[in-house]
Amino acid sequence: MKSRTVTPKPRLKMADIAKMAGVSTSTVSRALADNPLIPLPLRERIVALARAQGYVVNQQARGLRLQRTNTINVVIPLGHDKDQLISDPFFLEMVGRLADQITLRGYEVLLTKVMSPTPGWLERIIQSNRSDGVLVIGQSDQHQALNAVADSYAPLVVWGGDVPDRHYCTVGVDSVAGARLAVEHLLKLGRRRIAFLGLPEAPEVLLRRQGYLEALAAAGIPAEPALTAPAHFNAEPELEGIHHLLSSGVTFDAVFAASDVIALGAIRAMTEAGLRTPEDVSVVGFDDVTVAQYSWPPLTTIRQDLDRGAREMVELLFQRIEGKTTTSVFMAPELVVRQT
Amino acid sequence: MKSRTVTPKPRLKMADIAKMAGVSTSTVSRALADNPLIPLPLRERIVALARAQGYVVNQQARGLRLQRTNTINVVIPLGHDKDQLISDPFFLEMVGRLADQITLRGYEVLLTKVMSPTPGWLERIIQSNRSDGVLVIGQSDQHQALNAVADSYAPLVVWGGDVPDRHYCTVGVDSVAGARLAVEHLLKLGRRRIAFLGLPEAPEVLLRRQGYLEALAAAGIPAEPALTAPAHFNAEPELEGIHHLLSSGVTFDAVFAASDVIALGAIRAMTEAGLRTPEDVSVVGFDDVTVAQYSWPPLTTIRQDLDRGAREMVELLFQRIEGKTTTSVFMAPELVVRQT
DNA sequence: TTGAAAGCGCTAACAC
DNA sequence: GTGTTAGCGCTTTCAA
Repeated sequence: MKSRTVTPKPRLKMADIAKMAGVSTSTVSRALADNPLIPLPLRERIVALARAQGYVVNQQARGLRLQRTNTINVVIPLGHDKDQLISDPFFLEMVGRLADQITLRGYEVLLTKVMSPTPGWLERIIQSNRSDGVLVIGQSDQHQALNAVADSYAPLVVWGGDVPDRHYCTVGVDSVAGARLAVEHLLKLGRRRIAFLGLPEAPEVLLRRQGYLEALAAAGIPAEPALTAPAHFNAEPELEGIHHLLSSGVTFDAVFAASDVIALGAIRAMTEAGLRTPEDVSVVGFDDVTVAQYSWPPLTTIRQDLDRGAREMVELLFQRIEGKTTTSVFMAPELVVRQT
Repeated sequence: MKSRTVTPKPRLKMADIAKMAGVSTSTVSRALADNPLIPLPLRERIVALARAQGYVVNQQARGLRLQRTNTINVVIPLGHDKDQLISDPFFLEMVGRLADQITLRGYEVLLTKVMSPTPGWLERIIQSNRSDGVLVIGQSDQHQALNAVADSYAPLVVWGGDVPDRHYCTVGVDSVAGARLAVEHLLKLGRRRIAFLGLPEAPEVLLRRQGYLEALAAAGIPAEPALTAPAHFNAEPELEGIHHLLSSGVTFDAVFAASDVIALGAIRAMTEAGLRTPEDVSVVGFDDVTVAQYSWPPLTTIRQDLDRGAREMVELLFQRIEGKTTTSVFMAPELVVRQT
């Protein structure tokens, strides 16, 4: 369909409404802000007029004057995994929940994807004055960058792991404990040669690997370096990890993957290679993304409570915006046993 | 961890940089904009100084002056389905792809969820001056609202169906054709009693039902009202559609669902009721969401090319921002035969 | 080549 | 109660 010609409406400004109402802009401004200084009848008349005319306060001007934006910036740094799209299910589910929570509080959501973090990327986001607070989803490999701003910028909350020497407020799941849960489950199943799949550039992955090693040590099983293979967070072309493992000739009877997406990719690759899950190889993922429960076989995984996580992040952020001191939150992970 | 006390950095303004450089703000402004009026050495000196000081132009002030925001507003109206979260996979995947495309063009993404559209919701979004253009994902039941602004506001593109009397520029998939594809596939499978699942308040669903009826008519099969059951877009508690069908005693040997999420929910409900897919009941969904290929059995569905859809939407939007006239795009749907 | 000054649209301190 | 006015931080016209 050819779109018809558009005749733009002139943008009304407060002065226009003031003129129509026969008052000054201050009065309109106060009336629209429900300021009791303006007598109720007049206030109502002005509000009605503004409504009728379709007038809405210019947020840009208002923001400049008030030095606030009514906006929260949700940032996804993709440093560790250059071509990972926002399309990754974990990030997307997190974004959705954060957006729900932020909207609930009457704030707007600014969504920023940082493709290849260049030095100062976070400072630039903060200094650009586009938001009243920043929520970062995942530390990626940007721990230093986060620390760098944490001491001078309060309204910042990060989703991630409890890495040492962390100056910023964090919400996350205890990755080490989660990984131990996963590996202990595999050990209980009688598995002994357990592979770890994950690219250890993101701190979360490192922590999960640490939990993996701890669980093995606790069971008296020596860790075998050949059983750890790198895997990017996204599944499709980056199945090098599992392929590498498969072609290396190393034998293994279980896989603990640093994320569900990696786990799902691994299952697919193994199936193609003639290995059955869970008969030949047991698999445990991490995240409990929506796909995990619909996949076949339904994926056994470590659940991160994203609903609660999003609520906590937003709650902490608003506390910090108000100048309060906050305490980081690490939630207990939960093993969800399904069929892999 | 207790977060340490934060000592906020004073926010630098352009005047500060100007003072340090010993020039006026005009010069700094021009230098940072790479204006050739400023001799290169001076320009470089100022840019370097700004970098070193971590100065970034205040976008709020810049926007007010320039009357632009460098931001695209991605809007999700949830009129037809009050409690549908942004968490719905289809919306989320669309948001991710749109964000990717918008970011690629150097614009910011403002994400707005409209919970219960009140009259004038879209006008308010537009008039608030927070973005240079609006992308609406799905018509929901807001066709009239979209039409209402389309004649006076150009930079608007909607993802949705080709409904009659549509004034706004749209990108979408030919829902009628897609539905026909789905039903023809089921007919080819020998199915004759095909149920339709979907809440016909959104135009897309209506179109899909229309295609369903057309395909049945073409095959000389009378449509049976009892075989159409309402279903919300989200799966979990809203399985009334399939449950209603199951408890009504109507017999059916196939289901065409208006979305993958509905299809997945239906399969689950039927499995619980002792009906096997695809042995007893064949199922075809719509969307080809990521879960569809991981689910078990892998879902046969009508594919919407979201990657291309997102690219088209953003491309058309930027053309409209530049004042060009655009033509709506409806892509050919594709039947993806998997195992249901 | 550079700077002074106006103004984007709004809010609020201050004056009446 | 209401209006006048200053100013948020920036860009750009105009003048030098």
